[in-house]
Amino acid sequence: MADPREPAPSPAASLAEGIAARLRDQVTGGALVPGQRLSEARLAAELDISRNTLREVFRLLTREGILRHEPNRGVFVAVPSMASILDIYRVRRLIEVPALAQAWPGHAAVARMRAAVARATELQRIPDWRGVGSANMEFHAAIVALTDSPRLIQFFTQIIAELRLAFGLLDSPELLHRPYIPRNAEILARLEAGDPAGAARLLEDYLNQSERAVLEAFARLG
Amino acid sequence: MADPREPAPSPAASLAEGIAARLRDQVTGGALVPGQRLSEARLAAELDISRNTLREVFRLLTREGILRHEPNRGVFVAVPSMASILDIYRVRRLIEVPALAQAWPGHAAVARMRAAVARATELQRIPDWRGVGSANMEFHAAIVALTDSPRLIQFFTQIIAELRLAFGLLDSPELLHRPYIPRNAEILARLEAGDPAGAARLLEDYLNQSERAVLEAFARLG
DNA sequence: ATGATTATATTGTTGAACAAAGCATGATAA
DNA sequence: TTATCATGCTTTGTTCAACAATATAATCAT
Repeated sequence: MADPREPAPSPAASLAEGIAARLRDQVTGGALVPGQRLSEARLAAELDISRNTLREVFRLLTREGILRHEPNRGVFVAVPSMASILDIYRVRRLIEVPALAQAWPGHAAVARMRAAVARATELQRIPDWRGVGSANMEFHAAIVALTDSPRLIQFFTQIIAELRLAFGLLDSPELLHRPYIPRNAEILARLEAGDPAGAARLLEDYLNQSERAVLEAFARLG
Repeated sequence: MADPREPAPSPAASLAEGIAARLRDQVTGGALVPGQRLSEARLAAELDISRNTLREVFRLLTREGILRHEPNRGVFVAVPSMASILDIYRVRRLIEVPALAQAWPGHAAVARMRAAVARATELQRIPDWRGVGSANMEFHAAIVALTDSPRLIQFFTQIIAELRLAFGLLDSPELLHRPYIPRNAEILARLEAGDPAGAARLLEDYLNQSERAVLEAFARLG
């Protein structure tokens, strides 16, 4: 029997990847503050792994963009900047819009989109806004999955992780996530109605508005 | 004085990154055959580094897509497949064409494009077709640099590394690289003439034809 | 020859050790 | 007092040796 305290949602092929997943959640969940330094010795002891293994974890998360590595100084939780948010939304527009425009409404990923909308709607009632945010992200990851392009899918996964890091920094999660549930539902409906081009137009609006909201929330932080 | 046999072109912030650069060249240069297994112990001894450091190198190159890691089995030089080539060209179209279309002809990266064309033209006279290939890739990396998007630039760097791996697998490098020197020159001229849209159209043709040529060469291998 | 079982080699992970780089402290000189 | 430099401490970078876990190869029975 597995220890119920550690659900181990992913089989975690290697120990390093398992720890990486845990750390990733801690970062996107806000347990680790952006800019914070992660001491090798301390964290290794805390996680009960060796320094060498932790170093591998660091390499993984650094490549994902949620940690930053400064030679001979250590690793830090990445600090999202206005520039990075602009860049992220630019990449999102570039990838998501064509992905949706070329989509075949019968694609398997459409089911993922549907499930994501349903989950967001549920979590809204609790309410669990951070969860809603995750579900919304899953919706957009599914859009990229419509392309069947392994490289785009992997790249977008990183982008999403970075964006979640930025979200974690901001307050007012309700304002950031709630308005987009019906929008995602609309996009999905339009796609299922056999109008990918129309869905893509809606998506573009979505991204523009979301970007503006995020930047405003970011500006409020000073 | 540095050992002239090891030019160490990049300062190599860390030892691992330096070794990674060397290994990367060996792979894209064809010294290491796709599918070949890289033994940790043997390679570590050969490169005169520890197994742990070599492991870090492996992680770096695996993330770049030129090595493949199978748990508990080892790492192998990635084997380009027809599917991966299709995917790579799809990504190239998605990123490069809009990048060029939105370009400002006075951007600093235009100089890089110019330099790449010049270098390819020179190397053509030697002739050094592998070098011509590298220069052509540099041309397209410069196109992506027109976007000023750090994420796109980094992503595209990986894509290029993978494509070079595929090129290394194929024979007839002249056929694969020579026809594209004048095409790149044309694209550059059109951009400098203040017609980014026209340049983008040329680029799209370029990518379609290049993809076809690569796939044909790949099919000839069986 | 085929399938199961035992060796053997390789990877996964650890802990300790030392070198090298950065950081803090305090002494010295202007 | 302030600035500069020397010193020591802390942390990262890298190596080494060892053992556990897993896959590959070899052996043996049928």
